[in-house]
Amino acid sequence: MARRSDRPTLRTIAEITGLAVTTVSRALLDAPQIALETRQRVQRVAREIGYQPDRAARHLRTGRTNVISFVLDPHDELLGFSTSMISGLTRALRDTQYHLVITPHFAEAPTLDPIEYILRNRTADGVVFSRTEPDDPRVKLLVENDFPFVSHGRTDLGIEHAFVDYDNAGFARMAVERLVAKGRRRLALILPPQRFTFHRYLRDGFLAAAAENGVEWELPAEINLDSSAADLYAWLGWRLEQPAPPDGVVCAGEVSALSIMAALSDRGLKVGEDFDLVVKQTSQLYDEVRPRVDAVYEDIAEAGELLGRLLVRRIAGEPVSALQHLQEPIPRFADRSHGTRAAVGARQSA
Amino acid sequence: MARRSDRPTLRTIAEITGLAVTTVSRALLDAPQIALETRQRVQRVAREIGYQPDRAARHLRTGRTNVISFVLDPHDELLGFSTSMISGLTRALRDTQYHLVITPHFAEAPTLDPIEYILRNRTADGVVFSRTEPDDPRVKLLVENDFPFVSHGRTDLGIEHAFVDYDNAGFARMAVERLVAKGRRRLALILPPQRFTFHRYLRDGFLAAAAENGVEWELPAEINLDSSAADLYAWLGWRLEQPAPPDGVVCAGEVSALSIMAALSDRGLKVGEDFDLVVKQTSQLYDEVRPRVDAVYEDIAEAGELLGRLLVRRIAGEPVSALQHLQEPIPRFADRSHGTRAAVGARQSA
DNA sequence: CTATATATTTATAACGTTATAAATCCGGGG
DNA sequence: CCCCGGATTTATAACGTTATAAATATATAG
Repeated sequence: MARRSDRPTLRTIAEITGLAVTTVSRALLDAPQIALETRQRVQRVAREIGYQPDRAARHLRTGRTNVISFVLDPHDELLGFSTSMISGLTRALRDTQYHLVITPHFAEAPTLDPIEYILRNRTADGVVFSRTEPDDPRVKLLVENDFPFVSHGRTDLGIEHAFVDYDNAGFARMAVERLVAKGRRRLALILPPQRFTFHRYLRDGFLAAAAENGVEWELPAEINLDSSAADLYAWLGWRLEQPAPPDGVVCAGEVSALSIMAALSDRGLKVGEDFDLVVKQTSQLYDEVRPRVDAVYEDIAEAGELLGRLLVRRIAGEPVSALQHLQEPIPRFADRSHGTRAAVGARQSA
Repeated sequence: MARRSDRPTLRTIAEITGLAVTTVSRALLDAPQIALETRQRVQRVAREIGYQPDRAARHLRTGRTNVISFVLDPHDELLGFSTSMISGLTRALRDTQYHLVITPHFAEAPTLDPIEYILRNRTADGVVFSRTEPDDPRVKLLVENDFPFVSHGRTDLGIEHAFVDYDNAGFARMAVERLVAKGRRRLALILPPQRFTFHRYLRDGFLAAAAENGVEWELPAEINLDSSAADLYAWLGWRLEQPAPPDGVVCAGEVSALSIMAALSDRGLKVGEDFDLVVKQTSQLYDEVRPRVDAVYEDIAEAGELLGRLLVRRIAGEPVSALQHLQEPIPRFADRSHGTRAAVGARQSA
């Protein structure tokens, strides 16, 4: 069926209407130089025969791909981080001319490769990526090439660029205050690897809140959010046998927090009685985890949607200063009832 | 930088070598009519100046997109199902000419829309999709259009087509035998919605094994794997108050199983003592869940990789009868030690 | 009714690639 | 020295689109 030959093109419409191909093209683009009556007639015919412009031909002619690329980091794999992101991006792009293409990479750390590939082959009109670093080389390269992008996370480069970020300092502060309110007196913070920007925001928020509240704290150097489950498990076991062990943990990763809970459970310690935990929640998972755990929500799908919307506006030429958004932490503390999925604000930046 | 004008094209190479554009094109395609010496020279120059063929121009000329599309179902969101799939697909395609493009949809049930879109706009050379139904209209449409695809899941259509599926009947049998070995005598199976093909395989495997082992069983009609956490939680609570409640559950969904565990925990019932559960595990999550739960592993990333490889071979013209693969269930029972991530067979079909 | 401005339509060319058919080169037989 | 055939290279056209410039139709002023 539907062989190449019977797909309608501009030429098909031109033959039907008796107009020139050029006229048809401009009529479909709603060019004001074409008579209104002609435009309407052409558009009607196009609709009737199911005409769809050929993306490849358009790209070849205009240099625009109408594609937005999301650089997928394999570390985002577990728990649907990137799926939520993709779902948000898709929502943002569904009523635009843009397609979403996933460009994955496989390196341990973020790498320039996928960005270089996109720049060299011009496979997209704009890029979104995550796991941003303070001195991120991807940001530098893209800015140098004047290529539109929005990063998930901020940088320290002194270059202004479009971003969507989560208020990790606010999250850390909120978490500390919650633990203090529960009577915890020595708090540990499990950080992401140091190279990521959100390491610093988490740490600063945590340290400031700990100081304000006059509690002891520690920043374990042996482990981080990318550590293996076994390492996290072993660390807490070891730490609980040392002098002055923590009685509360702030953990910005769902899966890491499960390892913490497993270690507590295997030693007979009870969350909510002997120990407390505040986790950064990015899925609905923790609604079902027992014992219940205090959580603060980060809406990844919303982040994806914002990233998509801001990128479209960036491509359209808006200045980057108008394209920066910080997401608010949303507390979901465990004293709320089962199944409460509080209205997760659909805050707007537009 | 790198403006349109300074991207090398065939013309650039033609100017450098003094050959005609046509000759350069054929030399890069290694056509035997071009002198070996010429081919090598052209290929060397191409490498030196970093020539990359323009995908849009190729597509326009040849009709081939060099794109494979994965139809993303929003129901696969949680727990990285689709991310694992994407990661496997990417691995399969990374050394081929194909790009991976995600085509998402938002309907409740699988829908024809994304497939129709791909067929109409010829945005891909082949398609992969999941959540296959016994009478799947997508399979029909694609076969009618003679368009290459591989489904994740089988059909009952009597049309032979390429697929990758998981042996859900084997999973159910394995799960029942495990529960019986633990002394359970009344088993419940939580099924996916009836419209999916794997509903039947799970049910048949479960019923056969239950009959062979002479245990009682039930197939709750009120809930399924797509039910909300609250509904699953409420169902088990209700069921435990009725006469002859189940003492073992087989659950083919990780998140659903968490709701089951939450309901047990909230009533003081202990997994491993009063009750047992076998879950189908598709992530590393259950390694960290406490109490430990018996699991049988399904390797989604491997499924993605197989889907990609089979689709490439399908596009190349191999008959569908050679492009069918059934994945084996891999037991991961809870008596193994913490952190054991048993060698997950990298079985091959090729 | 002509000249001129304005509205509308059209021809031409080009984006980068490759299929087809035609042209050129070269060595050897007559 | 000419011609033939195989090896090698090249010109031409086309895929579907749109920017540019040119052409035509229509309206308005004089």
